[in-house]
Amino acid sequence: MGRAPCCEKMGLKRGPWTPEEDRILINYIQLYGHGNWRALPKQAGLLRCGKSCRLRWINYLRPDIKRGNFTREEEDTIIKLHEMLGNRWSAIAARLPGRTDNEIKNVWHTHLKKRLKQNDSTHCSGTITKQQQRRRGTVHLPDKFNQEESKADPDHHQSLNLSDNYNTTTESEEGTEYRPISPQQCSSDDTTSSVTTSDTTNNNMDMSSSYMKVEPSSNNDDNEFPDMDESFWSEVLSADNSRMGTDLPQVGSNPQLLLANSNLYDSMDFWYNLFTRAEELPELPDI
DNA sequence: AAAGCACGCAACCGCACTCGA
DNA sequence: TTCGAGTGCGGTTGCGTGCTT
Repeated sequence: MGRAPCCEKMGLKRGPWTPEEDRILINYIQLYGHGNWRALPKQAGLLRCGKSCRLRWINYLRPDIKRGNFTREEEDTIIKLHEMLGNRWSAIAARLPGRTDNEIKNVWHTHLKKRLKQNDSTHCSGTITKQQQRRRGTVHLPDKFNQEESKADPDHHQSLNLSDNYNTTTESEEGTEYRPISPQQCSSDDTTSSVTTSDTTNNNMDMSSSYMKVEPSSNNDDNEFPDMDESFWSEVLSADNSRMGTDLPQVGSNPQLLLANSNLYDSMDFWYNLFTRAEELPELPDI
């Protein structure tokens, strides 16, 4: 069993990922998939090791990642599963759609262990402090990205499309969050904000991007969209197969079409139709 | 106002496992 | 059967952020 050479020795980059690197990785995987993680960075033109790319994709960039706070139910589930399975984070994650083993591990070490301790000693309600609430709310973008990029390009969210795997605000739109679009967003447990789903041409939807604005306090229909699990992409392809025999073009099986229609894939309506009304799939635009 | 501290999260490390040659 | 490449997984670390003193 050979060990992969250290990234640093190979002259590869380490540390936080930039939005540009994210964009390259997403585009590459959308086009070619990730059959070989070791070869991927070289082929994609990334100065990263395959391991780093894999981790970034699995823990952050996958379209089916559910971001935001863990609900009380999710936390309880984790506690129960941890009782049964121990530190088998990947096994626990498999039962929590949209959550990654890394995320669950972090939550366990930062919140749940303490909560259990508290419960053991005082049987208190497990309420969290203001500070904990704040910290649990969002994934924060390292300042060097947040500040430099918004300074350099106020429309960065639109032009790069990837400035936010993180929630950010711009000076001009105080209070507006940008979040990555995924079908999970539609069933997000985040009750402090909601996604505008009404119209794909709505100004709140940046159609050129995988990211959208989130209005702080509009109505949210938690039940409108289904949750997705690990088989997300295979379901995408499977649903795409339902287009066979119709006039609708196949997309998921054709990387060129997939990329060309990526705008459509970013549309809430599209995902909604894909998973709930496959027989009424919207027609894809011609390339 | 500034330094110290605690917290949370993303990313890294290194071992283990699987699979094909 | 052995060996190496590729990947999965759990533990750990580094760093940004905000609170406390």
